[in-house]
Amino acid sequence: MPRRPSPSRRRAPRQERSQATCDAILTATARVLVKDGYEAASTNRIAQEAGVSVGSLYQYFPSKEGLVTALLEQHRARAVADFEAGLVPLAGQPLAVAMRALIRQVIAVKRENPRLNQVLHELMPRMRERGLLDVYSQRLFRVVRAFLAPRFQDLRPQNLDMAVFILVTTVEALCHTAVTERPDYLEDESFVEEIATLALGYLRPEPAAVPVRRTARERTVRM
Amino acid sequence: MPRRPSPSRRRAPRQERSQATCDAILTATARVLVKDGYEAASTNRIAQEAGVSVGSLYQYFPSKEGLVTALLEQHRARAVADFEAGLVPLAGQPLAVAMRALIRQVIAVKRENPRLNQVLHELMPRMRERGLLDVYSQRLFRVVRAFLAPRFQDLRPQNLDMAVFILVTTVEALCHTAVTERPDYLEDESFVEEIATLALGYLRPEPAAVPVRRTARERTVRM
Amino acid sequence: MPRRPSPSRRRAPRQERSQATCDAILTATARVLVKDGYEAASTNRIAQEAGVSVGSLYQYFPSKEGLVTALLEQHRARAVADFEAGLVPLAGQPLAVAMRALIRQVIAVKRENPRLNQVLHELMPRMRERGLLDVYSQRLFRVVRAFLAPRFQDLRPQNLDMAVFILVTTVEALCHTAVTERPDYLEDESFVEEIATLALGYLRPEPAAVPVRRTARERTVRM
Amino acid sequence: MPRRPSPSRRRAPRQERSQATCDAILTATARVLVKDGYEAASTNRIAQEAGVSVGSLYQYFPSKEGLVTALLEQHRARAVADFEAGLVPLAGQPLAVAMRALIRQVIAVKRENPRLNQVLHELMPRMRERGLLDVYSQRLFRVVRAFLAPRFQDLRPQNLDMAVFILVTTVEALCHTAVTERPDYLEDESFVEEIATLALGYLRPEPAAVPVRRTARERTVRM
DNA sequence: GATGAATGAGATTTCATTCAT
DNA sequence: CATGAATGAAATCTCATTCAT
Repeated sequence: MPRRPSPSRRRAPRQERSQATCDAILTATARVLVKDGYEAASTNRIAQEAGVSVGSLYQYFPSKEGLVTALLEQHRARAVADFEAGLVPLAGQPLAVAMRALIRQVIAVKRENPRLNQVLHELMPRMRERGLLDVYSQRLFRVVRAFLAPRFQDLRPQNLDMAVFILVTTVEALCHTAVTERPDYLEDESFVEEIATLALGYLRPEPAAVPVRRTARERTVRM
Repeated sequence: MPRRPSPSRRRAPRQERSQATCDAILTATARVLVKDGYEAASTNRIAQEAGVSVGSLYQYFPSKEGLVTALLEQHRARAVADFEAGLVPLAGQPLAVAMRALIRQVIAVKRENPRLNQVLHELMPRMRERGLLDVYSQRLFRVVRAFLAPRFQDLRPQNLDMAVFILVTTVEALCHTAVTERPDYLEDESFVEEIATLALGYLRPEPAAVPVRRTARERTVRM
Repeated sequence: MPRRPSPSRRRAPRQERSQATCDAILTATARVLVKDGYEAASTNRIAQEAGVSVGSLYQYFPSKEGLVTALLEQHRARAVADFEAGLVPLAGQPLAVAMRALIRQVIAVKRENPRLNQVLHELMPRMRERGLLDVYSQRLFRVVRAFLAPRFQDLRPQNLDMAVFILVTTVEALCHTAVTERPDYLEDESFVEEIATLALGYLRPEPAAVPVRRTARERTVRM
Repeated sequence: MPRRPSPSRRRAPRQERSQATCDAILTATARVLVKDGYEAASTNRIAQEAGVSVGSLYQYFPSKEGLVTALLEQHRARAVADFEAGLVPLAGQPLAVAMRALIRQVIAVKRENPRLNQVLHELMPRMRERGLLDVYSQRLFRVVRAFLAPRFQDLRPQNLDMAVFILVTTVEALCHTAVTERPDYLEDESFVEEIATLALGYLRPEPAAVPVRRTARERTVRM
């Protein structure tokens, strides 16, 4: 089932050989991007790394930008799909359990190929300007929304959309920033715990924002 | 007091006129960056916009990257300084009050010149790779840490550094992402309230993830 | 009767199907040439337009240039043949009648597919450089020469070859240039009349260009 | 007095050095065009021939096409100016005298650098498509029109514009085609005479298309 | 110091042509 | 014969940077 043409694709590979070439180019792009970064990654270099000629590259991708967008799309698509898949078995779980599982999954994904994640993450705004690729962000948003919606009446926030925005943005940012700035946190189980606390505290019905003095006996911080 | 030379500066302007030229160039850089983006911003274009020759530009800045880094540093330096200044009158305030004030300030800064903030934000990783500019992140971190430290014994988190990392990252990400993706939230007072709830809920000693009775009949909200 | 191979042909199509393919390619070439111009017309594009693969194109034509030359030859061959055919019934006609008929025919041909005529016309010098295709110019020349020769003793010019050159060049240029620059003239019957006057005035025995008083009493025509 | 920017110019040279560079590039373009033709003439090759870098070329000309157009414009401007200058002393002359002088001048110009004339001539349609350069054709037209207008009442044609179109097109085509196909004619004084006869015969008041007796013996030349 | 003309390596992209399937 | 994926030389053009004036 060949993909249909898009701003990031030129010709859909029809034969096996083409598909292989196409894949090789995308893989090579990831490698070169990781090694050299976006600016320094030239299409000739990528083609060479893929073991094909530049001509072949331009047969399947309309431009350097298109090529990178295609990779980014592939990446995002997988990420979102994985996330969705990860959500399925959590449907019946308590929120606290599900939340921890999801955070662990996000961290796992980020750790898989941190450098590539990094580079692609930085590329996103550029691609977004071209008007591409928000599909995946939206889909992620919808998935989380669907997950939260049935439980929402029992939770504190009033505005479901805003709550989803806040949760998705927060968890994503924490995991992502940790990769770059505090890789040690990624190994630290308490990091997951803290993010979970943050998210669950935000959702739970008790008034959260009121600074309350502890009393002497009020020691129990159970989470 | 002329700045000392750095990887982002070539020579320190000694005379007033030089300082003016230097500023003109930085201002022009910001304008061009906003208008054309980083890639399309050429040094010739910037020099023209600043009303000086390329030669002059290279008298003060060693390279395009240095120029942009200088702008970024200036920007970050101001942002951190402003933040620090904003913190001073909040020293004695309850956390809930201070938190809301700080969130409002962060949003205010982001809204001032969203496009420039955006562009510079995207440039940060690139500059970070050159090993520059983490000074300001660190300083911001220390400032927040110093603000939180005295109250920390009364708060839930055990790891002060991690808590600071989480708070700074979260608030920054939410405000920043809102600029791009949900500018409507920036006008919405409840957005501030939600962020405050998120942050304060994270800090307060109460158990956060514990099922709470809602009614007498023990309607458990599973989280 | 298959054509023999030439610098513009690779192999002679033997079967009907081949002939059809060959024609389809030539037709497609004309279409693409008209639509995109010579530079922008790529062989892949032409093959696609013809509904065949590039490979097939190169089976019949040795190169892009060969392909275009073949089209040009076909075109010129037809034009000259048509012209020749048009001349036959004019054999016995008075020169003035024949001339007008011929001019009308030339205009008619040019108007048929002005854009294609235009493009091919511009391509001629390029092809001429490769030493091809003068055959048709020469043949046209001979045809006109043969038409004029029997009446030449009654006409003014002394040098038949030069007269033919002048007539052919003039009529061709006027009709061709009119297509591009003054298409309105093509609809204008007086345009035909003027060209006829030009040509016939050139041929007729009366001294035309002598700005000399003919007789003492003659009304001097200052030219 | 620097030229103002146009589709064929990028930056106006302000210093002497620039002007020299600019001229060198145009001269080199002519040389390379003559040697290699338009297609084969690469901008790198031209820059090299001019003894400057490609960068300099693109500082003054926005594209290969712009460069060639600039050369073409320069060439046409000179040709038209020369033609105009040549016309001045002919103002009071009888038409027949002026016509011969003008034809000789056109031929002289064409012979000067036949190959360059050839190449530029072939390039004209391409440039015309970009909407450039008809200024000179129009100016030539107006000049000839102005020359003919005062005498027009004594001449045969009714439509001055059409007459000018016909004369200009015819003379230009004959001279031009002769360069390529019959260079021997350019040396032949009778060729000038024939063109003059053609043109003057077209203009003179006598009915041209009427059968005229040649001798007393009544050998009617039917035209 | 200031100027801006000059540099030229190098990036992206095209397209005529080949040849394995 | 047909196909169309693959090739890769080469073309156009940009832009950070230098340096003579």
